[in-house]
Amino acid sequence: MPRHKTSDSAKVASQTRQKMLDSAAEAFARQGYNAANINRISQAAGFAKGTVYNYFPSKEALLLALIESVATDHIAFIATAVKEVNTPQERLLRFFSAGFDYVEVHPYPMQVIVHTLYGANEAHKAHLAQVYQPLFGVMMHDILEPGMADGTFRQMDVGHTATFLLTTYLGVSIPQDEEGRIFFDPQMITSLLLHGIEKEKAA
Amino acid sequence: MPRHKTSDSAKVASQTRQKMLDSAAEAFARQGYNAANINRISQAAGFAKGTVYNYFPSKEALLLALIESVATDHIAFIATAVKEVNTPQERLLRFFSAGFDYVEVHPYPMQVIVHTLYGANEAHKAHLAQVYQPLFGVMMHDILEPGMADGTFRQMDVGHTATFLLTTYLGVSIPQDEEGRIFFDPQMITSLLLHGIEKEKAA
Amino acid sequence: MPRHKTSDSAKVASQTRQKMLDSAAEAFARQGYNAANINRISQAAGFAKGTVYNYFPSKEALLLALIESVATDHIAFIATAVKEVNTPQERLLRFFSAGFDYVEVHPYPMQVIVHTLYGANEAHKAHLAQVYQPLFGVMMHDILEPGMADGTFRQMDVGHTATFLLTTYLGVSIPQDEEGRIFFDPQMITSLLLHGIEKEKAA
Amino acid sequence: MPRHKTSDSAKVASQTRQKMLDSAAEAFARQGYNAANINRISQAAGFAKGTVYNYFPSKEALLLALIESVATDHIAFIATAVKEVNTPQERLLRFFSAGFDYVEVHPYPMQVIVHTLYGANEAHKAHLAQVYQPLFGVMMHDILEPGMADGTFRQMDVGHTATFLLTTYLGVSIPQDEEGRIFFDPQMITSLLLHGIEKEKAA
DNA sequence: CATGAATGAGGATTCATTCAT
DNA sequence: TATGAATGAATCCTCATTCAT
Repeated sequence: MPRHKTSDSAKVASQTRQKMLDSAAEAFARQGYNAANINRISQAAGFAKGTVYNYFPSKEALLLALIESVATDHIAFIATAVKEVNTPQERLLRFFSAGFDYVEVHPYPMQVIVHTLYGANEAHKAHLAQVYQPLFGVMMHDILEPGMADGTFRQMDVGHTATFLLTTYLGVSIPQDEEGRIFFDPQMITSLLLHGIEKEKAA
Repeated sequence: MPRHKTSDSAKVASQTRQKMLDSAAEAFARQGYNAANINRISQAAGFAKGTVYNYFPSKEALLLALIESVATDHIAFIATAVKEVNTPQERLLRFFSAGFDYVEVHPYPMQVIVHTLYGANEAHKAHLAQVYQPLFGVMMHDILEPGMADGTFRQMDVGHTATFLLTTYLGVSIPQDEEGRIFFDPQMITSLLLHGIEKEKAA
Repeated sequence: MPRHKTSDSAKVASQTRQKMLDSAAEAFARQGYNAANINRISQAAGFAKGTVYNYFPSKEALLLALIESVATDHIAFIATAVKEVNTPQERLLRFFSAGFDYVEVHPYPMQVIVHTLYGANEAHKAHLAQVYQPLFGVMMHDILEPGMADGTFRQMDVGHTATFLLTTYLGVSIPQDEEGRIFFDPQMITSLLLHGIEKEKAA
Repeated sequence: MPRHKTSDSAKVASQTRQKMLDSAAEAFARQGYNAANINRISQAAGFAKGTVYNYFPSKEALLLALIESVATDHIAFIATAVKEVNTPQERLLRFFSAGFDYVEVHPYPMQVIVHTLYGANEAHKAHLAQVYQPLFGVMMHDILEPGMADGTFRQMDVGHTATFLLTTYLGVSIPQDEEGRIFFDPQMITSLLLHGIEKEKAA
């Protein structure tokens, strides 16, 4: 069907690119960026070793594209879930429970995010920080600020607190059992973060 | 006097070994384990390329020895500080403030610890978990259990909570400014963890 | 009218082929044969990567075709100019002045010729020698032999002298300023070659 | 003999470096810079493929070091020969005869020089021009200027003429038979350049 | 113990070429 | 005829490791 040629080849190219990203996510997650082999990534995606270079100009560009792709999807998923509920506490719980869900469904991409965030490469970290900026916005403007405005939360430095909570989210997402289930329970984490660990005085 | 000679050379060897560890810490911290160059580590320590192999059988052994050395020092420093005070809350604060102090004084070794903990290499992570086991003991037995026993803390799963708190400690230790100062304040973190972010209800 | 269609498409094909040759000349001149990229040549000519293969079976065939095309044009230009004058000295001057003009008007093709002549590839050099054979004929039969016959030139080995003069022509054509103008003046070169550098003894 | 250790290893290193340069000269001469394989160069020198990198940081650095090494030797050889005689004509003859001798004794290095001079890489050419600058000095200050001062040579632009003569030297050095003998005779070339090709008028 | 020359496996990248559309 | 996705050989370079001195 020649009249479909253009859209077909565009679709094929897009699928190939996605396969490369998926393959890269698994390799970078399992072996780390440096130890992963870009030729094997291409072959694991079902292509010859050079094909990855038809889509990404370098190994580093592949990583950065992966990070960007993951961030977009990840942030949209959490933001959507958060906005389905209205109170700040519910939203915080949603943030963690949707966040944990995302990690469990997409373990490889998220491991890459964590390796990058806590790794040594400053350029990679800078890119990560840039593409994840909107998630800070969700935490600050959709959760913390409304909670402080309606008196649900204490008065806190919004930026620091958001950073702390996102750091905590990623930190607690990492420890997983063999099936990829997260060690922590979002309810427990949310409860800890909402109430602290101190016993309430004379409630 | 051969026995002085012996102890002298032992001392020299020990100093050489320590220089190698220090140099390795900086290199692994700045560039990551894979990207770091073992020949340059040896030269940065003031020795020729091959000398590192007189002290460590392989690059990996050098990393594991570094991790072990750091863990021993790090744990002792925090444990000593924690035991200088008595109430669980004070001890938790001490844990974070001493812990932050340690990170600020030893940024390179701590970056190596974080890279390893959040990195892809399972063998390295297993070794890290093993040598850091005593720090879990401090958190569980010297802080959480006494706090739950005397009614200061809520009843919680000690293992999960300890893991969460240690994870949080490491997570918040990473973001540093250019001078190596930690972004978070131990008081703020401790307060958040003790009281949560929720406003106290009608105390 | 199918026969118009045919001739139209033949013209288009011929234009496409020439565009490829022009693009190849620039690329080979600027980067050398090995470093030049055949896909980029095709794209610089205004076509997609693969199109060059509809006109030339290989990168090497493209180079050889370019050399042949340049030689034909180059030799015709010089031969025509030479034959417009009659004395051997005038013809030698014409050879150099027309030769220099050609180099200035076609800098890329001529750089490819020089790269090939002084390069390492024996097959390319053999092809170059073959297609440039007629230019030796011009120098030998239209300039040197008449000059020796009429007593204008000394008696010399015609083949060696022709080789020397052609070598000199190409050698002095190469040093160019940024605008592509040749460093040497054809009058000066011709004068040097005619009279030598020695002061005439008591004329 | 341990007391010779240092000087021995220095000598070995220097020999290895020279072997690499010799091997590189042959490879670059036979195949050209781009087509030559640096791993094979190392192996042809009698070492494993990586050893070349213990002496030269890159393929390009190897080429530049080779050019520099050749230039130093080449210039010294010609300058010494030139200064053994005194008249400008004898010196010019010496320049060409010694120059041709050098090319015949060192064909590979000289082919590399010619490939570089007439090749496409501007950085390589710039380096070549720099390290060959002293040879211009020999031609200008030891041959042409004395010859013009004592009336042996015509008054000419020294720089242009020196460039022309050096260009001619290199140009005529290239055509060689199978045994590496130069096609031209230095006497003939010198005679041509001294007297030109025109018959002396009424000598 | 210290040295540093030598090794060679491993990996990122380029690019001429093929071919289905 | 034009296209451009796919291929895989080829090559530069890095670096952990060995070992003779």
